[in-house]
Formats: sequence, structure tokens, C-alpha cells
Amino acid sequence: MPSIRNIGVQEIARLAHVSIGTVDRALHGRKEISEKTRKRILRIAQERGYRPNLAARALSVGAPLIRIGVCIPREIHYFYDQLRDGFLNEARRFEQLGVEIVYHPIQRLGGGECAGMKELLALKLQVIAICPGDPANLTGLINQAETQNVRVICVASDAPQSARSTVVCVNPEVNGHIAAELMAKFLPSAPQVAIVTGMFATEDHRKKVQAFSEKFQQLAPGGKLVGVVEGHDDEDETFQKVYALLGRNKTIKGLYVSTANCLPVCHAVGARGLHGKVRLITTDLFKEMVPYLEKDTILASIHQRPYVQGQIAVRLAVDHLANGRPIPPSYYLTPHVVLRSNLHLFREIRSDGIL
Amino acid sequence: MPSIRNIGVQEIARLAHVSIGTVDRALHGRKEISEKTRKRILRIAQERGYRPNLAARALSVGAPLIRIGVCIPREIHYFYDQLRDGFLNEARRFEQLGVEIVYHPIQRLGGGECAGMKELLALKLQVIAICPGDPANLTGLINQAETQNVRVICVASDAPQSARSTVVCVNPEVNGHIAAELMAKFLPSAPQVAIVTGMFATEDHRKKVQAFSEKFQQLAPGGKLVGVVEGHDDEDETFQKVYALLGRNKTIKGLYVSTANCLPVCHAVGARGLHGKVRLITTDLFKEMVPYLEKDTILASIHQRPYVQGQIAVRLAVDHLANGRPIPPSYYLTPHVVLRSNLHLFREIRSDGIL
DNA sequence: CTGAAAGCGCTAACAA
DNA sequence: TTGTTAGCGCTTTCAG
Repeated sequence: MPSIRNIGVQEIARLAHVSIGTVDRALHGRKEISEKTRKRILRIAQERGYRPNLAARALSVGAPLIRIGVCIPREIHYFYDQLRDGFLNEARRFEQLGVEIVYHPIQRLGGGECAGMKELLALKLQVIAICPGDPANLTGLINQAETQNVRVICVASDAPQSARSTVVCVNPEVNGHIAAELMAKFLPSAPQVAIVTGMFATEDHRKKVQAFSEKFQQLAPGGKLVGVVEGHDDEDETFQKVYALLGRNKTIKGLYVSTANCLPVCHAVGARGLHGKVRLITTDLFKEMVPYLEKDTILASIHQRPYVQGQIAVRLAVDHLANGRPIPPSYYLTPHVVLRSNLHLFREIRSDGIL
Repeated sequence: MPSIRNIGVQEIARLAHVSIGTVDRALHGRKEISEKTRKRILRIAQERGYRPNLAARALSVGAPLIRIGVCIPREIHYFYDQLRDGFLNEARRFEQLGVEIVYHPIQRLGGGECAGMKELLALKLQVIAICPGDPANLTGLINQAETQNVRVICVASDAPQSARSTVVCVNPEVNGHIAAELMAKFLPSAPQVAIVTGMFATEDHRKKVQAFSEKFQQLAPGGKLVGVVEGHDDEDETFQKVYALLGRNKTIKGLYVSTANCLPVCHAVGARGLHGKVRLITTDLFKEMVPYLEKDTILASIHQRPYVQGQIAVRLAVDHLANGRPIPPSYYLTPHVVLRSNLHLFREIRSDGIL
């Protein structure tokens, strides 16, 4: 334990026999200072465990010190509105410490994210949070940002090949595994099941499919995965394909819908008169799902907690920039399992704004 | 929108034709000021949407402004250590804004909570967080605290008859309902099940039992609740009683363990050679449960997230005291459903300290 | 009852 | 390259 009470610039200046101006220069790596005095000052600060007083800093500077650019899609609203609110509400808590969100939405996942990123890059922010829709294309810009000492936080989806500081998301493999486990436990033994996904090209979707399929084999001996439907997150296409599948194969007992696009699947089940016969494990949560959860067409939904993802991204940024804590290389959060009996506790379903 | 930029005491003083000293007196309800000038100043502050600059306040005062007393049990460690860490870690984020935790543990739930509360009361804190083990006895002290303008936050358990500002917990009824839903969905139709609880005298335990029993009737037609074991959270007693029950009744397929005391239940199941025959829904999470989750003796556990409860209590306090937001009358959080496939994501199981 | 002024720890502008 | 100083918005003390 270096010292009991916290030391300040004043004290450091005294110990180093320099003025506080010089201490400030040393601490902030400014150039107008000789290398040896900087060393000396830094060593003293280190030894005495100097931690800057953020309140004083914020007060002195006046302008926001930690500016977080947020480049996330607008659509699908029910998901990204929550994500945005997580960012905004959490940042407000640290407003007085100089934390500010620069919200820079794009229309949809992958739609103009490079342009958005470039604009944010020009703003000289400390942190950029982004949902990579097309990681391959974005990687160059992410690396450029990190080179310019801008921390990049991927949210909800990842750009694993890039130099991003961290990612905040639900691991898609975990999603697939949970779905498989629930399916294996909920359905009678040796069931036939199928998957409804968006498109194989999307890494997130592909991983969920694969993880589900592996885990399901393992947990449901005798069970069988009899089809994977690629709905391209299009309502009509999804409905048609699922409707056709259920017509061809009367023995299917379960469907894992690995994207948010579960409504057309519910409709197809209904159109075949299979409510109560074919059960769904879905992804995420929005109001329109409630009736299907209540009548057990949807047995459970795996909720990726976008609001909390936004919150956590802000916290990682603030913890790092304000309190000097390291950013963990990834932050995989536990999804919630939504059931009939806990449904009413989720912010998506509630009218009050409570977390 | 009252004004674009935030106004300060200086500006209010100018507008009211008084000095900033007087503004300060008005804003803080100090006595050395005439009623009419106070009114005038307050009106102006109101009109212009004055919000104090917390950084400046913290800087000026120096000492912690928001002191939160935390009177929670030490045992059972696996639960209350998490709760404590939630308080401590979250408070550290707001340290520079003058938030401080006064940690004042008691040995076990209900063991000396009145004395602990009294000691905290003497410290002139702004907030006291407490786990009521014996609400009837504590209510007087809680009311006294609130009268003295100390906000009382109940955590993990409630004192519903008191004037406490709020409670942060998992609603025991929700716990019971989720357990019932999982039991009904996981087990083959019309199963016989039993409950293992602590003691009926504890409100939390009683409510879980009742909620489970009602919901189970409703969701598992033909199923039957064939016993309720009161284990008094004693390992031997619980083992003996469950062992006896499983001997008497060979048809039991499921057990809902509504307290953290699930290990003796697992042992009893093992001793009867019923692994894989009798399935458990348990409560909370600690390392020793892992093998039973992995071999599916425990199908799922309902995790009350003590760490997050501590976090949220701090946030409610800070949001209220620092940012003037109202405290919601209750904050019921969603428990996590722990399964084999998400097990490794929980802080109780991980070695790194990440949330 | 009210006003004036010092000072919290830090940054930034200017002087040397 | 270094030192000096004003001032961020607020609380607090001391004078009036």
C-alpha cells in the first residue's frame, strides 16, 4: 500500500521540486518538457500511487473528456432502440464526469457502417462503439482507429479479425447451445427438429446453427435435425419456407428460430393448425411475441439483452478511460431465458421505463 | 425545454440580485435566510432547470457526500460475498463523485441486524441498505431511519410493512413460478413432485412454496405435489428427510429446492441410486453444484444474481441522491436460468473477476 | 439575514 | 523548457 491519502499534482510538484505546470506536462505526455524531468515526475507519481481527481479535471476542462461515438443501426428498432437506450442512460450517469455519447445511427446492419465509422473517426473521439454488419470491410477502419489511439468496442456483433479493443455480445455458440439444451429437455425423447435462420453468410447465424446442431446431437440421442431454413430475415420467404417444410414433414416437433424473425414462423405453425404440436425456441423479445409465449407455441426465447449490452459498453469505456482499468478482450454476457413466468419482468414488455 | 445551457449558482445569484452565498442557503434549505428570498431563488432555479454540478460539489466538499451503509450477512458466503462485491465495485465507479460504502456486516441473516442498523443510524448516512431477516423486529428502526431522512433500501429480502424507500430482490413468487414452469416443461406429463424448503416461518420460503404449488397445478394437469420438506437449512436434517421421502414414495420425478441448500438433496438422490430418475430445480449457484448440473441431476437453477442486486442498490441510491431521480417503490430483477450450457458464464463459476 | 472571498485539484494560457 | 496564475462551480467561513 503506497500511501494512505491520495496525493495530488501539488504534492508531486513539491516532491519533484518543479511547478504544477510541469507536473501536468509530464502526466499528459506533452512535448514541452525534458525527458529526464518527465521520468522523475512519472516515477514519483507512480511510487505514491497518484490517481487524478476526475471531478477536478472535469470541472477544469469544462468540455466532455470522454466522448463515445456510437454507430449502430436504427432497424430492427425493437433491438437497436434498446441498445441505444442502454448507451444513453448509462452515459448520463457519468455526464458530470465528462462522459458524452455521440449517437450516429445508420439505417440497418451493414448499411453504411464504413461511412459512419469514417465520420466518427474525424471527430477525435476517445471511443467508438460499432455493430459490424460486414466485418471484412470494416476491419481496415477499425485498425486505423486503434492506431490513432481510439478504442473500438464492437457491440452485438464482432469483427474478430480486427484490432478492436473488445467485443460486448452474447456468444452465438452459447445461444445455439442453450437452444439445443432447452429443445432436448423440453421435447419428448428423440424428437425431430429444424432450424430457421437468416442467412448462412452471416457469421453470427452460421455459428448459432452449427452450435445448435452439435449440441443437439449430443443431448438428444435419437433426435434428429431434419432441416435448416434460410429465411433471409424476410417475412414472406420465411413463412413460405416454413409452411412448406411443415407440410412435407409431419413429424417435426421443434423449431429453433435463431434470428429475431419468429413471427412468420409462428404464423406458419398456426396456418398448419400445429399450435401445441410444434414448439419454438426463439431469439430475443418484443411485444408481438407475447401471445405465442402465453400459449406455449414459443416455449422459451433466448434474450440477448441489448439494453445491458449498451450499458456494459459504456462501463468498460469509463472504467478504462477514467479509472485506468484494462479493457477485457471480450465480454460475453449471459442471455436471459424468457419464459411465460418471467415475461413481465423484461423492459421490452413493461410500460414503466425501469431497467 | 427551459434553457439550452446549464445554469449555475452564479447565474442564479445574478438573476435574483443576491449573492451566491444566499443562493446556496436557499438551495440547501438552510435556516439563515428569509422565506421570501428563498422562494424567489427556488423559483428561478426551477424555471431555468438548475442542476447542480456534482463534480464541483464533490471537489468543494472534499469528504464523501453520499455515504451508503451496508448491513448484510457474512454467511452464507457464496451468496453474500457476491452481494457485497456488487456494492463495493459499483460504488467505486462513483468514488470521485463522493460516493462511499460503509460496510457493516453481521454474521448471519437475522443475527444482530437491529444492532447493526442502530450503529449505522448513528453515523448520519444518506442511505442504509439492509437484508431484513426478521422484518417484524426491524420495521420500527427502518421507519425511524426514514423519518430522519435516511433512505432505506432492502436488499435480497424485504420488510414490506415498513416505510423502506424500496426493495431490490427477486420476487419469491416469480421464483416459484419459474420453477413450476420449468418442472412442468422438463418432466414427462403428469409427474409427481415435491418441494424442499427452509422453513415456513420465513416469508420468502413460504411464498416460493405457495407460488410453485399454484403454478404447478395450473401448468401440469395430472401432475401432483406430493410433499413439502422443511429442512431448516440444516444439511443433516435435509438429507435425512429427503432420503426418507424418496424411500416412501418411489414415483417422485422432480424436486424443487427453493433455498440454496441443495447439496444434501443431491446426496440423498445419489444415496437412493436415483441420479437420472429424480430431477432437481434448484436455487442460486455455487461451485459445488457444477457436477450435478453437468450430469443433469440438477436440470436448472434459478439464480438470484446477488452481485447485480448490490450493483442496482448503489445505482438507485446514486441516481436519486446525485441526479434527483425518484426511487422506484420496488425493483424486482429477473433471475437467471442456469443450465449446463450457460454455466461457465457466471461469475460464481469463473476464475477471472469479470462481471 | 446577507455578501464577500477563499479554496477544493486540475488545466490552460501566458510569462519568463 | 519551466513557472505562474486564473478559473471551472460549488461550499464554507467570516464580516457585515
